[in-house]
Amino acid sequence: MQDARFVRVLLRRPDLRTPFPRKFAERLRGQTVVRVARRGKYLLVELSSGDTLVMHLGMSGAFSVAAGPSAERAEADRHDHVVFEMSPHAIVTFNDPRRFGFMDLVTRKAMPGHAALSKLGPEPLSPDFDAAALARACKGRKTSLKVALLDQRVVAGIGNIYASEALHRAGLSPRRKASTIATRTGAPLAGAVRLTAAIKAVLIDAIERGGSYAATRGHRFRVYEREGEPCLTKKCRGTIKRITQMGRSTFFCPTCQK
DNA sequence: CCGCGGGCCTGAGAGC
DNA sequence: TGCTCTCAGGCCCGCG
Repeated sequence: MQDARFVRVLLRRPDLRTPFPRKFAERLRGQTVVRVARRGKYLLVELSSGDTLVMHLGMSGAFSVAAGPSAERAEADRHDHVVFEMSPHAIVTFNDPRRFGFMDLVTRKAMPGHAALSKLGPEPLSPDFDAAALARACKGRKTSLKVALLDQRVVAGIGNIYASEALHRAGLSPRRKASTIATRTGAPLAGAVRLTAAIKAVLIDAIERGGSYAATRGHRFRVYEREGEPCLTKKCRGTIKRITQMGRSTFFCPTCQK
């Protein structure tokens, strides 16, 4: 991807969740890719111009890459909203049926103050994210542990599946108040230590299995989408339950998650 | 500041 | 077959 050049950018509609910025295609054309990075759920492509292409897949967004010139490309799907024609020959297509994804071009100057990016919590797999950091972020929070994990300011990048998965792995109930894993002084309790380790383990596991949601579809999660099925924790005879928290499904085992 | 509800979109599947 | 309903991996906005 490094040194790849944007030859042509095709927008097949004016917006995703938000409108594309003015002159989006023009500003990309001719730029080369300096670096590809990620922050939380945001994809960042640094360009030779100094701008950063900031992208989010939302719920249903996906990229596909095809080698070869565009002329050889098959008929576009109705949800293929953006096509990047790269040099050397590669066609990168963004498909997103629900259009909850978005793309933006941010200048070097505007990057530090970016509304969404600047509020993100620590990267879960970085050393910055430890039990003390999690405890601090949960301190004083009246909301549930599950909802706290979905808050990208607490820790960046956890979604609805892995919030449930991590809590099961840590043996913590999603219904617990987030503040109960931190002491009043902010020192981490055993729960924070276990949850931090569980989050890291769940993510590493997912990445090793192929990373994406699509790639994990075939494998059985520990609790996600397993309502009514037996708990997989050793020696636990519990049954997975599904509840709704803040309008979103949570799966957990009431027997081994306290 | 926090917590919560609604809205944004389309598609898949269940039930009638 | 077709309608209606619910649910889906995320985030933003406005309210209290």
